[in-house]
Amino acid sequence: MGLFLSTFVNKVDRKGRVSVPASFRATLSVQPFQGIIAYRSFAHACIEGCGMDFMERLSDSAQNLDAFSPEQDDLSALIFADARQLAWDPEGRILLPEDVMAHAGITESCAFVGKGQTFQIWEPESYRAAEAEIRARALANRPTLPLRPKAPSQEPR
Amino acid sequence: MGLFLSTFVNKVDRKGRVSVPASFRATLSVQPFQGIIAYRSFAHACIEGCGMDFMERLSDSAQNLDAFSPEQDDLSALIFADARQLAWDPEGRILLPEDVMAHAGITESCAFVGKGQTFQIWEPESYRAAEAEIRARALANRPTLPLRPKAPSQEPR
DNA sequence: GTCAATACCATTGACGCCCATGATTACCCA
DNA sequence: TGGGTAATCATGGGCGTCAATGGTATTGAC
Repeated sequence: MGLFLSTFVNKVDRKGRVSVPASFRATLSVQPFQGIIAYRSFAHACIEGCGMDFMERLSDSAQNLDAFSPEQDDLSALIFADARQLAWDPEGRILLPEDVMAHAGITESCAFVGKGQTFQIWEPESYRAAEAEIRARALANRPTLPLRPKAPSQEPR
Repeated sequence: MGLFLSTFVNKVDRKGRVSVPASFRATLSVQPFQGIIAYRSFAHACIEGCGMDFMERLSDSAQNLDAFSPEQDDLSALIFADARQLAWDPEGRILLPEDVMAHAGITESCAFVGKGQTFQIWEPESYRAAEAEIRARALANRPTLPLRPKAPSQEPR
């Protein structure tokens, strides 16, 4: 189906293992690497997650920046240098590294939050708070999104 | 047929299951995912419903925003993070999650309200009230909709 | 040898699938 | 045109399966 949707809260066991939601695994199942890519968010206290395909798209996009520009440098450090490939075990669980859990404040459970093309991993309470804030903002200032026209069924010539 | 039209009130059984109206299922039948996508409206006490194709359009549209922009963040949280994929069973029923029912105040029955490309799910009494309000507004201030010219029917040569 | 990572197994609880029933609608044929 | 019949749809309940979770064993690295 291709999108990461919904939010799932799963438990982290004593070893630091956590089940990746089955629907997320299904989304990633088309990919060669059987696991997720995770890096620490530089905007929130959470972990960014995605598939390898999205990493490659990021890499392609980053090429639009100058090869040796400071922006490109920073982006690489923030994302590519920090990204870990977390393969899941036969039961669909990944092992969350220590520093990653610490960055998000995760202890005994975590929330997988779908963001469409990507997803995030939060400490459940932190996410609840962040979401409430966003909803409050949305009520005050209703967000809009200009819908792109439906993709034509026949390809352009 | 391709559009969600009319309003249907169906019962919610003890397990939280409810039949998706047959005509809505027919509209969605062309899609790969056999079910609906539902997320809590951030403007009304109701549930927004659509097909996976509409979600993908939203995702495409959101990509026009910057990958790391705050707007993209908020919108994703409100929609993608809250969207649930509700597959229907062989009888055409979906299982309404607890918090979703709570958000709309749904208990023993719910109204499927066609909105064209999408639809909404309401607690029947709440919808009756909301509809009355909308009609009252329309009387006071007649809405307009500039019609787009009919799309040419000839296929591309 | 110790520790950590990973594979293997076992449990349970939610959810999906199956069958049955009733009611309404659409259809067919006299 | 009316009656009868078949099909579709909404609804209710029982049961099996799979995902999530916890624990144990095995393997490999330092």
